[in-house]
Amino acid sequence: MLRILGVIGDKWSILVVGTLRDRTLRFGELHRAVTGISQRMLTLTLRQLERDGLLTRTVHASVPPRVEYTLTELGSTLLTAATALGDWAAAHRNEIENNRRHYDEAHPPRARR
Amino acid sequence: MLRILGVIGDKWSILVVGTLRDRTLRFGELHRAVTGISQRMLTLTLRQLERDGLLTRTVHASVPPRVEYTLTELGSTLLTAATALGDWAAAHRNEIENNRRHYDEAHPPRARR
DNA sequence: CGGAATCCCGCTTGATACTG
DNA sequence: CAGTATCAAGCGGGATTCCG
Repeated sequence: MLRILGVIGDKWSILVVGTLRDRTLRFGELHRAVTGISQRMLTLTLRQLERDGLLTRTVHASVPPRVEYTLTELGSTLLTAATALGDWAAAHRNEIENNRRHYDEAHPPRARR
Repeated sequence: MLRILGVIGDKWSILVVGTLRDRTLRFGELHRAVTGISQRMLTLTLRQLERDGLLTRTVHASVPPRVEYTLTELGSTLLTAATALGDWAAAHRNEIENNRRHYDEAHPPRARR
């Protein structure tokens, strides 16, 4: 079970899958769309997702090379399930941030003695 | 958003929350219930969850000390959302493992040259 | 353009020992 | 029992370079 949920344990995976929600994208487009991801991590993430069958990788033999990534049916179903968590996060964002503030006020960092 | 989803990005968090689904547990009980977690990580995880308001920490002044952890209402709602993902993982577990096998067969590890 | 390979630093985590 | 403190190690991941 953990091996499966590892799919989403990696934060980049959900972001990449989410970015491909309703359109096929090239490597470079994904790189620009998913802000903050390095080329290395994008490559590794895409390999994982392809291996799991969540997306397909299509190479068009041309110059310059053109590689497109498209969400599979399976990938779409994951997105549906993950959306529940995304909605939860959005709905409780303020509440959680308030909780953190209160906690931090009540539990100040240990002072130097 | 990422700061919020970080709640579940840490694999121990979901396991701990899930373990507290329907019962209050003491530190030691959690330690035994969540197999593989170190004392250190359990402590850190519990602090995070408490800070976010997903569970409450109750100290009973007695000898020996007795500290109980209980899921909050907020924690329960997270569990509900997370369950959607858990169900997805369970439902597609075989499919994904098949995909991985096929991928690994088609993409053997690079041989030494 | 889309990667693969290498180097390497830092953060996370485990192991261990100590304490209220 | 339920932690905290400390240290060392492993590896995740960024930066860089090179290739088809």
